[in-house]
Amino acid sequence: MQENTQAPIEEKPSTTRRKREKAYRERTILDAALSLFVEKGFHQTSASEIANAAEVSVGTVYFYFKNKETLLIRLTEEIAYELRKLVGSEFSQSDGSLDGFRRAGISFFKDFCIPHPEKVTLLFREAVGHSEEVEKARKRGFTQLTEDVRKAILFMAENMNRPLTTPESAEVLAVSIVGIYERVAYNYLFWNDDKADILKVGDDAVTFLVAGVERFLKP
Amino acid sequence: MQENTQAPIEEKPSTTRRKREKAYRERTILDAALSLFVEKGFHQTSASEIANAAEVSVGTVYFYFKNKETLLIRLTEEIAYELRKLVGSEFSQSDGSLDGFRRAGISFFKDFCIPHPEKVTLLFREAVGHSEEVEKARKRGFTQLTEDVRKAILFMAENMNRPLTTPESAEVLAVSIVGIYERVAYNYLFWNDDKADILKVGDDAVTFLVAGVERFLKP
Amino acid sequence: MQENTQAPIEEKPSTTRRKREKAYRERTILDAALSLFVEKGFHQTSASEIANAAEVSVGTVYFYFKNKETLLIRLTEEIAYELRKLVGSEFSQSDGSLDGFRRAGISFFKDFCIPHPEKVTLLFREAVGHSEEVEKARKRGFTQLTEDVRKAILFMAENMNRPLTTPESAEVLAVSIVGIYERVAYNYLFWNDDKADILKVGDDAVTFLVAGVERFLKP
Amino acid sequence: MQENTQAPIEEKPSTTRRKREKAYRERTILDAALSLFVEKGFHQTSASEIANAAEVSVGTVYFYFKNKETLLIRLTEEIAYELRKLVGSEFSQSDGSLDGFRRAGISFFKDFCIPHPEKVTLLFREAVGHSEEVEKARKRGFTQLTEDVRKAILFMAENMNRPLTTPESAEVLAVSIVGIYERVAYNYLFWNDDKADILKVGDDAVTFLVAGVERFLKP
DNA sequence: GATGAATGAGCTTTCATTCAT
DNA sequence: TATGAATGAAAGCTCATTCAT
Repeated sequence: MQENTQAPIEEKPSTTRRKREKAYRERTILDAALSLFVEKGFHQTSASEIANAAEVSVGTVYFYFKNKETLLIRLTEEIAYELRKLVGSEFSQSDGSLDGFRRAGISFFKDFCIPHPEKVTLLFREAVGHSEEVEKARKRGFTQLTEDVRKAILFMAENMNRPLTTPESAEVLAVSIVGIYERVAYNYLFWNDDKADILKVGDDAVTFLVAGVERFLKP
Repeated sequence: MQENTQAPIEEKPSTTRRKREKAYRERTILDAALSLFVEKGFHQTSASEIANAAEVSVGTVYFYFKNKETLLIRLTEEIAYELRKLVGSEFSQSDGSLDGFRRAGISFFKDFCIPHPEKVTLLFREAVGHSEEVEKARKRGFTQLTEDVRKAILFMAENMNRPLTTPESAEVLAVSIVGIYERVAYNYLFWNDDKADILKVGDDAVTFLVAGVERFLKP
Repeated sequence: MQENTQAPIEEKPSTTRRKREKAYRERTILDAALSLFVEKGFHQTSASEIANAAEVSVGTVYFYFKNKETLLIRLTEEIAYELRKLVGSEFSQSDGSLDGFRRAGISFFKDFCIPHPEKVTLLFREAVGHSEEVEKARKRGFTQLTEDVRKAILFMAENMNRPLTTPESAEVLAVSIVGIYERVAYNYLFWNDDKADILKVGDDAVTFLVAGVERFLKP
Repeated sequence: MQENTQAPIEEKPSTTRRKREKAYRERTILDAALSLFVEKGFHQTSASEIANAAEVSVGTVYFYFKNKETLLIRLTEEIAYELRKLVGSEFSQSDGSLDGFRRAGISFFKDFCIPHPEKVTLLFREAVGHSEEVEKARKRGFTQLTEDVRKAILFMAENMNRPLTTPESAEVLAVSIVGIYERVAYNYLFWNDDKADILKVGDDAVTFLVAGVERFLKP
């Protein structure tokens, strides 16, 4: 009688294992795809290359992902999400001052660009302009990130008791800030070998943008 | 008597006409390619579609351009050059004040983005991440543009007698500024239908960046 | 009990069947290619014609063979090998006399040219002068064949106790003999419809070359 | 009155010049084609490459020759003719002895292969198996050459008063001899770098074939 | 779930040939 | 005669995707 009342929500252990394995396969394939897309470019990477790199068959790749585009979309979404989480957590730890703002910026370079250059490459280069669907995912990611930044500006303004001169400008500032991060990363990560100074450079960029933001705060 | 001794170097008229026609064909093909690349994407555009749009045969496309990639490179170079020329001429007309700086920025939105959205699309979206060669052309274009901006900052600083606190920072500022322009254009041109306010938005972006630059000038 | 410990290395039956089928497909494609190359010429045969003739898709042709050239190389190698095997086995059955030499020659016409004219065509006509790689394969085949003949000459000389007057001449003799076979076959197989007398003609050719060889044997 | 009675058969000087120039152009184009066909292969050589090498326009090439194939045919015919002339003249200078036979063979190597390897390449490699028409030209050339050799054998036999045991065999002998020359040249000219010894080798080949022929002469 | 052989549409590119000038 | 821009058919080849096993 009570046998099956115990854990009606719990899955059978084998199901759990299956899910775990499934997730693991998916991960392996995504990782292989990320590496290859970044290394050779999306169009130059064939499905069977991904399969090889992931040590599965082509069929398996298509069992887990509808098509190649889906892989790119998934990666784009994942990475955009990761970036938001990082920046967001930095903000949430901040005290709502301009200084918290600084820290979030620095963190982008230190904790995202430096350890995960391949993710930067995918988001800022490989996912650009490939198809409607990919662009949609990219837009979503950037829009949300921008929105986060916008809210952070407003929160900070309120917290400092220095309201924005024109509150509707918060969005442009956010967009600009994202633009700065994007291009600075691109320039100093891909186009300059001198990767050492990205932190120094990032610091200047942050100083620059903080000053820009301040310009929009009432005294 | 001496009339016809004047210009012995001149080509035969027919040669001149040929050259003109050749240049015209090239232009037609480039324009067709630009339209299609922007509308459907580089990879989704086939050589024969370009030929059709330009009202020539496929063979002719390949007679004028080594391959499809070359078309993209040529377009990238042309547009990057145009952009530099525009921004440069704006600067050169300026008085070396922060205000001149403003005007150049505004001009980017008013005289480039609004009248030539397709060029913006190509430079900021379609030319991204397609191949080594295309990327090289894009890098060259951006690097030169950044360099122009950097010099403009230094010139302005000197002219205003307010040297940069850290002169080597001029480059990061330039990179950041280019990043702002890029993303603001992208956001409000492609991702927002509300194209009306790009000027208002551009104005805010310029205000933002000018304040950022000022932060680096000695008082 | 121990019955199934015996053959743990054996493959699954399905794997065996797959391999068999794969080999069969390859064969079908090679055969189709041979027919077409001989009938229309290598350059006049398109990949899709081969596919049609083999009743597979173009993709399948390229799944089995890297490119069209590879097909020609494979055929060249196969046929050259077959020819060597035939001539070789004839020699090995011989008693090391001039007569054994005769028999090998006759066999070339009777057991190779007559039943497989298409193979002769490929080796002597279609595989000539198409590309570096094909030429390499052809050279390899001819060189080995020539080498076989050279050794046969030396073996026979030793066996008959009539050493060569100039042992280093064995190579030229071998080359000459191969040349005779080649051109006689070509002439009377392709250029003369009168295929009936190729055996009579072959007989004369063999008589001719045996006399030539004898000239180089010490009395 | 008498003006035009003078030289009714003679052409106008300008016409003569024209013909000379025309022949010269043709020559230039043929030479360019020969070089390229031999160097890169017939199919790998484009009409415009030939035009470039000949320093004329593509149109001019097509003005002088119906198509690319015609060039190959013309070259094949020319070279085959040249070869016949050389061998023929050697025979005609001979005294109708086996020794004259020897000299003709040696001459092939010394006066044809060594100074004109590119002609050997064209005749024995590039003109093989390209199209019905080219093959016809090649067949014609070889048939005539073979016929020359056949006649030479018969002439010699008669002259030496040692008739052929089987007169109809003269043809096979001729074919065989041509085969020897062909393959020996091919082997030692294209497949062996050691070009120095082609004369030594040629000498052996001639000894070989002379012995072969002798076998068919009544004592 | 996993495999990998098979498909075939579709792409880029070449090049022999023509023809207006 | 000579030119070379223009043509467009045709070829080789790739690769995302499917599906029988």
